[in-house]
Amino acid sequence: MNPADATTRSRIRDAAVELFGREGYSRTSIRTIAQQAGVSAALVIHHFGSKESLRHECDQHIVSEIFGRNTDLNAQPNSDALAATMQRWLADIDTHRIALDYLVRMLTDDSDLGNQLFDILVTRTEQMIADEIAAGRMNASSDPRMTAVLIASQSLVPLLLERHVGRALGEAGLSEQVLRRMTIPTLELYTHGLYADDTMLSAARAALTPEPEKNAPEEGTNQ
Amino acid sequence: MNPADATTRSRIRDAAVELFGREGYSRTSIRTIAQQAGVSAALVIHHFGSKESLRHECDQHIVSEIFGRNTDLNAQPNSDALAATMQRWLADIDTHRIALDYLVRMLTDDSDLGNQLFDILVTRTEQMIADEIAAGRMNASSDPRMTAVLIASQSLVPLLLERHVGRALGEAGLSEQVLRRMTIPTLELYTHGLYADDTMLSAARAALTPEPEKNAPEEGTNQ
DNA sequence: GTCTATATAATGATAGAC
DNA sequence: GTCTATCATTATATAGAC
Repeated sequence: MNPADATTRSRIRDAAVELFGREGYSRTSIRTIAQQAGVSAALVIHHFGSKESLRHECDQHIVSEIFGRNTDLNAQPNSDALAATMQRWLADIDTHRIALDYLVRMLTDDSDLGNQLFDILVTRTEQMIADEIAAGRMNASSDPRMTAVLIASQSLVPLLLERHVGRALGEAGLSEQVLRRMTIPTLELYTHGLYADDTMLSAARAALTPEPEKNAPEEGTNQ
Repeated sequence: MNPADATTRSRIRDAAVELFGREGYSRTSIRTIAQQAGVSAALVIHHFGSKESLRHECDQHIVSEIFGRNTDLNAQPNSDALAATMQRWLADIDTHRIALDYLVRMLTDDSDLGNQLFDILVTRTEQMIADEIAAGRMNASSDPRMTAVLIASQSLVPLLLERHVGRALGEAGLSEQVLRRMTIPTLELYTHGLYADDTMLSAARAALTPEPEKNAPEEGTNQ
């Protein structure tokens, strides 16, 4: 696993992961990757065929770091792995910055595997919330799917806006310190909400209900 | 304002805004911009000097669409304009998709004006929350700055993850319908929170407090 | 202001020696 | 497996005619 004794092929791939993640795919040239890996540009092509194939192998490498060798995301049995890995990576962000940067690119640039990762995250979040609701630890929602999408999306915010979040707090990026400082306010929001009463929610419900009919209030709703 | 009778210069800029926003800066060539504007590549350079200058002018154009002619963001008197414009653009997303896509690129690709926009959004959010707390309509937070960063960031999520959010709900992007469907679950979260009780929050507070001294509980805290 | 033609540099990819 | 040398393409940018 040490960069020095890795195979040349994996050294090239690691260099690509780092540069694609940090600079983006189109801004990274094969020559730069070769230089970072300490080889010639021709050898990069020799091993991977094309820049696009190299990219796909980088995608799969990151996915396999999340899910282990079982790379077929459609037949993924334990979608827990994604959330668990992300939590583990964030907990030691300096060590895993490269993988996290690459993950952001997968979600940002249009990538098949990135799409599948997001879908898995949403599905897993939806299951988790349903379990927690059943156990009485979370509040029910009027639209569980959408709530899962929102929670999953919001969990990615620190990553996607890393640079801005850090800067807005006077730091240069998403340090461990910033993440720690984020914990309590996040839980405060998720525990007591932002609004002090139901005014906004009730108003929105009234505005979005086509006919204010005299039905009984909906069941299973976050009231 | 009609694309047909606009000046050539502004037609080129509009073409660049659209392509930079949709494809990204580095994936867009001057030739493509010229083609879209119906001119030669040389004319693009003639008008703007370089691709990078063109980009900067696109940035400023979007900023001026938000704030009006007062383009100096540091001396911006009414930072309300940003939140208001974003709300207006989102309300009629099909009309403003191009500007919104470009805005996402400004926040995603490293851009000075994008940084300033995010900082303004956070500052404005912080003021707004403080006002609402004073009026008794929002809950106080133990870390107002961080809470503002979180709320501001989360308001950008639908834009940043547009493609994923749409797909996870069975649509192709961020339609008006998806945005409408998002309203109630978002307000539910912001009104009642996700967690049914204080277990997680209390646990986190206990874990992050260095010394569990017998002080009085902190003041001004979301309890 | 607008074009064609071109300079110059960088890129992805190939050929072939070792 | 690895390199050097090179090709073919594309990129940004310039020169100069109209």
